[in-house]
Amino acid sequence: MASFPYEDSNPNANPNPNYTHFPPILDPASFFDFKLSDFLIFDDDDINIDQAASSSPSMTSSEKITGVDSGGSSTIIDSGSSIVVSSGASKSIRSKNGENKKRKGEMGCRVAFRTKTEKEIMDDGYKWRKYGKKSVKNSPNPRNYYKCSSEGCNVKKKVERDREDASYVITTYEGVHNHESPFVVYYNQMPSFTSTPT
DNA sequence: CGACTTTGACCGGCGC
DNA sequence: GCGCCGGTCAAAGTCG
Repeated sequence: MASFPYEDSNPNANPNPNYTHFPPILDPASFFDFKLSDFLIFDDDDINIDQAASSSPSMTSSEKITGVDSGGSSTIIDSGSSIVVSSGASKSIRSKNGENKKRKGEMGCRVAFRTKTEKEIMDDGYKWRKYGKKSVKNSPNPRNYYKCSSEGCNVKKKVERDREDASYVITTYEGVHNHESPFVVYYNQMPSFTSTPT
C-alpha cells in the first residue's frame, strides 16, 4: 500500500479484488492540468469518504489522515495533498426488477481524492459514461455519477465540486477496472515510452 | 445511426 | 410508519 499511483500502469495485473490501487491518472496531459490536493487513505467501511474528502481545505493532509484513517496506511503525495482509499465498500445495489442486492465488499475499493481544477471531468485515461446527476444536501453543487463504459467493467465514479471551495473537485472512484486503460494500451505501444533497460 | 447526456422518476436505507 | 436522502434507471434529447 505504498505504491505511487502513476507507477501502477497495469491495473489488469491485479488478481486481488481487495487490492487497493490508486486512481488511474495516467494521462500526462490531464495529470499536469490539475493540482492534486487531497489524497486520503483508509480501510474502514463506515467512513464517509465524501465528507472526508470534502473536509475543510485548510486542514493539512496529515491532519486529515489522522482524523480519518483508523490505523491504516497512508501515502502523502504532496504538501497539502490527500486521497481517500477504502478497500471494502458496502453498497446496496438495486437490480432492474427492483430486487435489492447487498454487495458488501464486491466493489473492491473506493478512492476519493480532491483536486484543484477548473475542469469538471478529469481525463484519467478511461472512458466514462454519465448515468446520473443529483443535487446533494448541504452542497450547492450537483454530484455527477459515471460508469466505466468498457463492457463488463463495473467501476463507477462520483464527481462533485467541493462545497466549501468550488475550485476543488472531489472525485470518488468505486471498484477496480478489469481492463487496462485505453491510455495504457496506447502508452505501451509507444516505443519511446516502453520501459527498455538502459 | 450509434453513442452519449440529460433529467425526472423510482427505489431502498436510514433516522426519527 | 414516514419522510428524507443518495444512488440508479431509462426514455428522450443531443451530437458527431
